[in-house]
Amino acid sequence: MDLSFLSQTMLFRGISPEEIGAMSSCLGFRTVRYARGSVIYLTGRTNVDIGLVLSGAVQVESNDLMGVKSILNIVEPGGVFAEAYACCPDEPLMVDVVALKDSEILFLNVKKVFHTCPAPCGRHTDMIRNLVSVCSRKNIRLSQRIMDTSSKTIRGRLASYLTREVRLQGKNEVVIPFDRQQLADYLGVDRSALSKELGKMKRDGLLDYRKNRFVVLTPDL
Amino acid sequence: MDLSFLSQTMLFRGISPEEIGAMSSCLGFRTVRYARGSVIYLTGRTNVDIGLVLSGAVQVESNDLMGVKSILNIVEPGGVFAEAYACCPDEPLMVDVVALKDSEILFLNVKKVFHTCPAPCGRHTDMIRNLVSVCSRKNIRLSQRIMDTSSKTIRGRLASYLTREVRLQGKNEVVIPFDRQQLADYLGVDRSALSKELGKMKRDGLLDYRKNRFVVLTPDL
DNA sequence: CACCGTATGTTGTCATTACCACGAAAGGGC
DNA sequence: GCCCTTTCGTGGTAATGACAACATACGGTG
Repeated sequence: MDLSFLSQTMLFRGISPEEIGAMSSCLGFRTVRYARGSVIYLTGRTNVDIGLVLSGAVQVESNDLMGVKSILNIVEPGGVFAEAYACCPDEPLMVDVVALKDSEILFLNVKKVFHTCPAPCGRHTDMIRNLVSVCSRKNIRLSQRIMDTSSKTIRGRLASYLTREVRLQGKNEVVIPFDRQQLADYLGVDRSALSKELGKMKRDGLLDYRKNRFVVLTPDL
Repeated sequence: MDLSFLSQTMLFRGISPEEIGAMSSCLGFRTVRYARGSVIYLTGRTNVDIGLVLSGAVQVESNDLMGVKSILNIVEPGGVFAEAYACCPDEPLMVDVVALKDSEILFLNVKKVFHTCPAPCGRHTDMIRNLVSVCSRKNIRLSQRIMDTSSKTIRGRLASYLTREVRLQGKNEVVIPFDRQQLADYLGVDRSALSKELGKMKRDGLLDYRKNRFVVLTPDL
């Protein structure tokens, strides 16, 4: 296990590789490999462990009864998933987690993280603090997505999303981490309808774009 | 200050009133009264404190550039708000918080919560643990709302929301905490369109309802 | 009871968008 | 270069829901 990689993740931030090594036994580290496409967690499961992506990538998705899929999150190496459910043992998992690529996952038992044991592994409190950070950040992301999809028009949703990106990146020109289909999924609209609306907005002189590089021409769309 | 009330809140769960009293100085308790309608936090603020509603009620809302408001959360006594932003000092507040009624708010500085000091006030770790619980639960709520609004039809959104409520409450008959307007806001649809669709679903024999009491007649709508 | 305000259901019109199908453009890999 | 796959834009059609305006029902108050 690459402890120096771990110590650079959000969850272990501020904890040295040596300290992580010392904690590994009392945290009950468990590493599992998953082939691309295989299911890591299935809706309905309870008592899940926190998952930390060591390599590969996983996707958190909600699969409707009618088979309609909506992607809630894609987690890359260093990121964690299912931490909220792991912390709320009474809430059954409402999402599926699948491996997007061949992946290696480190599982951590929350109870063991919470149970601060005396002496040598004295960094539990730091981990819990880090857990708060991770949860909070995810919280803000989720709120942002809700705001970005609260408008009833595609244009409004784009405006909400793009203006924030402009403010965040501090330039009129922003590079977004989505292709069209992913952007459409994120905003909860149809891809072709999105393309159409983008074309209109370009014609209206509101913005310009090429691929995933956007230039916002009016401050507030 | 009513310490026994505090000790029943999620944030102070497991901490006795006496212990809370002992911590109050090192946590930097700060109580502020707000008149109904007054603004507690405004978009853009940074370095906010966690807010805990002692009495009254507050509303967390996102105010669009075009003046479109969307309600993200209503917090009742015992509940907390802005905890995610408080834990992510670098993220500027993207929402407004206003008092729905005359309210009394207890503010807690996150840095002081995080800074575990030695000896007498030894319950910091418990508070941080509680903070994780609170964040996690809010996290799950937000995810659920995203899933409930991911369908493109009103019927699909209702199905998503109601089937979960049925599963949670364990009966076909569920009482929801919303009136029609609030349900429409939650699902991100127009109220009259919602009424229309509910009528259709009743005619289709999928469900029955009176006011905020719903009976789901088919397992999966 | 008459009055008021609020909550809810109904109707009809129109804008928006989902959906389907297609073609153009843009990468890889050989 | 050529094929193959993926991504992206366009056009047309039908469905859906937003919006406005009104009707009805309910609860409280004088």
